Amino acid sequence: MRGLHADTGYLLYRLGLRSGQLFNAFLQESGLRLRHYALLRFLATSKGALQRELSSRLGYDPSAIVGLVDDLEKLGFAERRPSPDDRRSRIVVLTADGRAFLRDTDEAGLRVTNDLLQPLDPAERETLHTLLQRIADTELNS
Amino acid sequence: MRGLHADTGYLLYRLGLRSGQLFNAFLQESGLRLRHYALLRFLATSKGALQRELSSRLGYDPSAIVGLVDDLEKLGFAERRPSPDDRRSRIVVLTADGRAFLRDTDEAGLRVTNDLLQPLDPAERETLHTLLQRIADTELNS
DNA sequence: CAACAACTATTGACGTCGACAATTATTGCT
DNA sequence: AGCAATAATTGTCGACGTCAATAGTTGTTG
Repeated sequence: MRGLHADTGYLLYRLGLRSGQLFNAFLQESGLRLRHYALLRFLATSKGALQRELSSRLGYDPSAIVGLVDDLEKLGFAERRPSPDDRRSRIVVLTADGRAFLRDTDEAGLRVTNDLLQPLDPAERETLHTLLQRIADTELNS
Repeated sequence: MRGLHADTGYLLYRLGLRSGQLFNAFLQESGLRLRHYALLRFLATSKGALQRELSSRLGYDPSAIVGLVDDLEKLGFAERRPSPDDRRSRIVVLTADGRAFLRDTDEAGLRVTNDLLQPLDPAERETLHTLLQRIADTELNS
């Protein structure tokens, strides 16, 4: 009978949980959660996105996006702007404060990942990242 | 500004979620969830375990173990037996039905992981597994 | 051009999950 | 004998994922 850790899929599941825990611990003092942080990071690369784009790219349900953007607006890290083309849509953009927050926490975020990958040397980390990226590219079609 | 997928920790988080989703989808028809399956798989390698062992090895809270074992008992896949040494403890063992269930679903479980790792060739899968295993060994101290 | 299908954001409901405190029964310590 | 520590259990709370339903808007097409 195969053991649990013989299964790469299960390992991914377990380490994914652990990674999320570490991220949330680091974000705790800022009052955000991993989901907010992911959304901010995505906005930082996109110059504004429709909520439905955020939903499909981040993999969260549209109804979840609503609350996340609400929270970020309250903190002044993001804004909803009306779309000129389509009055149904709102365009979510990063504010200057949001960008500053990302800049200030960037280093701490890197430390979380470094912590997790501690047992691997730099070349191995690169390899791991490349392999995961390949899976993510086809699996999350991003 | 770094993109989302520039961060290995975040990639792990996302792919871990995806892996869990795939596992749960495969388990749906059996009425179990990933947590039950993990517990069963662990029992299959252990010849009986105290619930507190299950808790520490699987990383679930002791209070979560209670419900999981309840469910598995209802399905006849596991049993609680009194511990001869310590009347506080119960020893959880796999039943014949539980073992049969694992045997019947083993192939489907492998297919889930194969599905996820599709973009990687066999050598790459082996590399990925080894790297993840190294992280898991130090991070989940198992 | 009027009716209808499709889409965007939003709200609400429901079950699951993870983390924690509290309780009961039992054991170990001293 | 008394008290701290432990195993299992129950209950609670917030976060989370999924799904259904709605309002407002756009696109289509008969």
